[in-house]
Amino acid sequence: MTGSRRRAPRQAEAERNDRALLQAARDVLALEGSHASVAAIAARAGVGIGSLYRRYRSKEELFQRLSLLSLEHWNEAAERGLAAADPWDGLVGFITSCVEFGQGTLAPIAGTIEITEEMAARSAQGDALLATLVARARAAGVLRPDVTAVDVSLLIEQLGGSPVLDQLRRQGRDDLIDAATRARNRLIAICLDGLRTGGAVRPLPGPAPTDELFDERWVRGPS
Amino acid sequence: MTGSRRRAPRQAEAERNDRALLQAARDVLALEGSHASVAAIAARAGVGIGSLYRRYRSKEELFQRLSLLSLEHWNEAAERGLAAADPWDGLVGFITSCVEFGQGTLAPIAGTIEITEEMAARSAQGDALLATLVARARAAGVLRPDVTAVDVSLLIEQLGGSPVLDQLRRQGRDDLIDAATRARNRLIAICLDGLRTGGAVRPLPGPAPTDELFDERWVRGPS
DNA sequence: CTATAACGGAGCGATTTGCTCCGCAACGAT
DNA sequence: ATCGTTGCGGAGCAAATCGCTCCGTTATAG
Repeated sequence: MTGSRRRAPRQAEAERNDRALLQAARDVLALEGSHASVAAIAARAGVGIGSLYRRYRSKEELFQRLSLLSLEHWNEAAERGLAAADPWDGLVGFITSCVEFGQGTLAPIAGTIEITEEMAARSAQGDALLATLVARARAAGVLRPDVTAVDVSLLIEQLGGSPVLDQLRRQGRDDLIDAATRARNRLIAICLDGLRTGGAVRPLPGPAPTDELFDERWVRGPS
Repeated sequence: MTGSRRRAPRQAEAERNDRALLQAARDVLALEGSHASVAAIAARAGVGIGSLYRRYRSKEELFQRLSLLSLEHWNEAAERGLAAADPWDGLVGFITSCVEFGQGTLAPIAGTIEITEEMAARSAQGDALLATLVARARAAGVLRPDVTAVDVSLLIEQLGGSPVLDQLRRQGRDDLIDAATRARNRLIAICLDGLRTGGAVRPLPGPAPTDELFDERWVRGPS
């Protein structure tokens, strides 16, 4: 009591669990949408419900944390993009980083959680960073002049989710996830080519997606 | 009894209700995702639950009908595209028609309903039509040669949903829906430019989206 | 070994779900 | 008007699911 406190016996495990919980929450949100349950999140993290509620006082607090981390990732990606020597590479790096991080998976909980002051601050910061990034690319003449920061923001949100990937995961078709990921990267490349001036088209990455993927869409193909 | 049957007294109302139910189901699915309830669908259609269950034996049957209609729309759009004189215009018309019809809103129920034989047949038919459409555009030299039918199919699915629009509707910000719709049309235009050969970039449609929209994303901007 | 921080998950009350059932209303024929 | 028919709406049911609390158990630093 006077000075020497004990160390937490299982502190390392607690930190690992926290990271697992955050990732599991992202996964389950992408998988089940807005009605992702705390039970599902805890189960996917390989953690008891009790552990979740020791770390976060409520489901909302967990989602707030998730949102904040997402905003911070946005800002870090934007700063990396600004640090890049080439304006176009910087913009592309930012967009792909945000899309791959899965900003879009948070869309279903958008209106359901209260916005903290810290989140609002980070959000404003991110808006400013993106504006700078876009302005720099446009000034360099590599971004088509009629594309605005808002366009880019909406593009990221649109590409952030992946209905095909989500459905494959839901169905447990883990064997096709790599192929679907590569296929989505091609879509991103198409959009990026659409953003360039003069249409300096780069070849799409990787091999064309196979019909295998074709047959696993929301309506399965013929028998 | 022998020959003259009565006419159904309220048959016209029944047909109107059926159309309302189908549209309401699409809306609610976009709005609430996979856990859209029959009660919500009936309420949005301005119809009692009983009427829904007289028309469809179960929730699944309603969703099956919805999927079938969506497949039929796909096929009709593809046929219109093939009927167009210009291969590029035909492809663009098909893609925009499918995206605007909101094929993507059915993604959440993808794995949850059983696929009927009729659905599978229509799906196969749609696959063939799309392949023809893509082949024609590529042969005409207007579609970049590394883009496949699968790419186009995935692109439609990716653009089919609209996280921004859905959230605005959820929050009742009807005043911003027009602006958001126009903004999404710009995204579609960007993707289409990315699909063209040689990058014959067309100016983006309409005025650039305002910051108003910017502030209403999943995390609201600063106060 | 002991003390203690973190663990897992059974179980609670509240809510929501898909669906049935039945009294009522609106129409065409008489 | 009257009657027969058909579709209407929504109260209500059993079952499932939800967020969350509580407490006996387990693992580790000292």
